[in-house]
Amino acid sequence: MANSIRDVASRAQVAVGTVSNFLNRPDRVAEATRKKIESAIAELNFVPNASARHLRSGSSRTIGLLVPDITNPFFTEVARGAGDTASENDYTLLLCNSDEDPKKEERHLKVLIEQRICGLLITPSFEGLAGVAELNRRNIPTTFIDRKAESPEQSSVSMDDFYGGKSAIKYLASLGHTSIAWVNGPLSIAQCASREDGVMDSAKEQNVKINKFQVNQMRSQNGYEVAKNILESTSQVTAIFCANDLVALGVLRALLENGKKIPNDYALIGYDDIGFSASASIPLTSIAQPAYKLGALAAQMIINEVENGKKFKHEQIVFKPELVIRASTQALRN
Amino acid sequence: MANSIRDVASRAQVAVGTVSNFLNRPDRVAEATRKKIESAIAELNFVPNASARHLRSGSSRTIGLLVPDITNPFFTEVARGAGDTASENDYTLLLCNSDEDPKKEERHLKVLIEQRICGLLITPSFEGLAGVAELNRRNIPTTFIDRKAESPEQSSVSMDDFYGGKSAIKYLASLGHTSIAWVNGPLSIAQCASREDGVMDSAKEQNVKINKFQVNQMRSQNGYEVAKNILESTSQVTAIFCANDLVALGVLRALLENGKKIPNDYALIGYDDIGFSASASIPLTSIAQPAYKLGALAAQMIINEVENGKKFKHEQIVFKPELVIRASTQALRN
DNA sequence: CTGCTTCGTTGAACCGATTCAGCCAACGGT
DNA sequence: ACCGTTGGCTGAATCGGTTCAACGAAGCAG
Repeated sequence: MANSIRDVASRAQVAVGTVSNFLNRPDRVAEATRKKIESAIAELNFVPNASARHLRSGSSRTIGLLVPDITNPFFTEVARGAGDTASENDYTLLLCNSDEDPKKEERHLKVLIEQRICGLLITPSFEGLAGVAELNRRNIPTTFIDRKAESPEQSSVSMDDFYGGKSAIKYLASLGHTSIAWVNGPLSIAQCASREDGVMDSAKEQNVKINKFQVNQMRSQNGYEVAKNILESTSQVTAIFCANDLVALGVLRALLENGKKIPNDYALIGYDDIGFSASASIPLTSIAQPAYKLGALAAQMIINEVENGKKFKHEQIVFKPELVIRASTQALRN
Repeated sequence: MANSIRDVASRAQVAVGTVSNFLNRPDRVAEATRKKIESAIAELNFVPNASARHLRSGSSRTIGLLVPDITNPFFTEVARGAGDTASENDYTLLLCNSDEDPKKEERHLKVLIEQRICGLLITPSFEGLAGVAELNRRNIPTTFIDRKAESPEQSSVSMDDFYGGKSAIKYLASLGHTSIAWVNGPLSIAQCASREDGVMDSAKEQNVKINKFQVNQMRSQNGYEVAKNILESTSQVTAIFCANDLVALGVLRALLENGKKIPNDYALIGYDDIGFSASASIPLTSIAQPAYKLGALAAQMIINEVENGKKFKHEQIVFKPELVIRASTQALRN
């Protein structure tokens, strides 16, 4: 049932080396021989064994992708992008989800090392990951996604979060809003910190007042809960900017339940522009991040690095996010 | 850098076979020897090579999961369930997304065969998949997810779609609705067909009138578009049942844009109970499917089959979906 | 003291590919 | 006729684990 290259060779009356050449460098095989091998493969239903190939050749053509939350549509899109690019280049993508749990993350990293992945794509969810250091020690190329690499020795594909935070506030200010609630996630997440810097920077420029709120996890339920605080807060904000769409959707639900009108009573902006935001009952204005492109590009970069070895030069690519205006925001009316 | 079992053996002053035993059957190794090997492994930073292991042992401890749409939160949950169970049992999950594209599906199947996966979990999106037949020919255990296996020779973990369709209509009838719009996907999808059977069966029982509508893809945008037809239709329906939550969310958006009140003007029910439904601006009543559990159980079943070989008996497990009542439905008032 | 287990260990063979030095024709140039 | 090149092919060695027959030592019964 499981045929080997030797079965093919004997059936086609050629040497095993020739079959291997046919598989990997068909141009070195004469036309007649090629045909014999082709039909032998077809008759035997032969499919090469990836393990054997990897073992001998040393390179696994497998790249790992480790995301913190597969449930978040943003990462789903990243995975699609990386997966498609990997497929197109005949690489296999091994997708791992850590559920924001450091233990699971470490475990996945260990499995990835066992699999001898030739490259890793990762969106680290915490600082100082022991596992990533381990990868480094083993010289496994690593590219950060949605997080800028600190050292010029590492590649990354990330977003300009400072700019994103800034442009949301700038836009709200242009609509006449002067008192804005800013709902952020943990500052330990690099993206959140940068967005906050952008928010505060723009607030100063535009002479706008910011009211900070905080959620522990960036999920819908947390947004729903924090909305109460916003409603009860003494300062009368007229706009709300959330650090991610899931949180914004939670806030939206809470506001509507309290009889508020969006965008009349509150302008609302999210971040990420996940698919559900466009089709939310009040389509959400958001800061769009090209998640698919992020994944696709990161995969392409790691493949380049794997194939070009030392002469590859590391890059830190930073995209500018884009404001997408929908129904959840409008000019302030007095 | 890449240390082998032989390096460990020489460092620990034992034979390679002993190191292998330590790795796989530690109980057969004496305490003193165990310690020597342990420290040798730690000093050398040794991690076994999965390819070599698979090659020799013949079994890959890798199971493939092929889903039609990684973008759908339902499948994301299935993947989480399967992934967690695989991890717990020291298996590796190889997640592939076909994007409902038969070509991608075939390509992924080929890669999975190259990887010599020991088992496959799949939600087929079309009939008569050539690739799956190929898997069968190679005796690779296959378990269907969310789709009942036809033959008793195959395992499946699926949902009772007939019951699901039926219970939605029954519930709406109990609220007093007598004219209901039913928005279904393509009947070529087995799940859609069964749900429709349930709908029609219950309609007869409850003496309710069903107005059929159809979408080509079960995505939000399609629901949004079909809603216009519902609004323009001459028959005055008071409730709408959609074949999945994404479609229902699209319908919801369209209705609200047209000034309709939910649930006052229309009761609305979805299917799947994805996370976004609970936090939609009008939380959606839905037919809940335990996606995580589906994935976890399917993984467990395939692992059992792999480990117990011939004496394993195939099962077709069918869960009953559950009605989850939220704000999008209420009793009809005249 | 002998024979029989049991326990722990050994190391060569093997899994199925790739690699590479080496071989044989065929061909062209002189 | 001879030599150098080139294109195509060969097959043994190899990658890093697992497997398994065989072996020595220790323990125990008679």
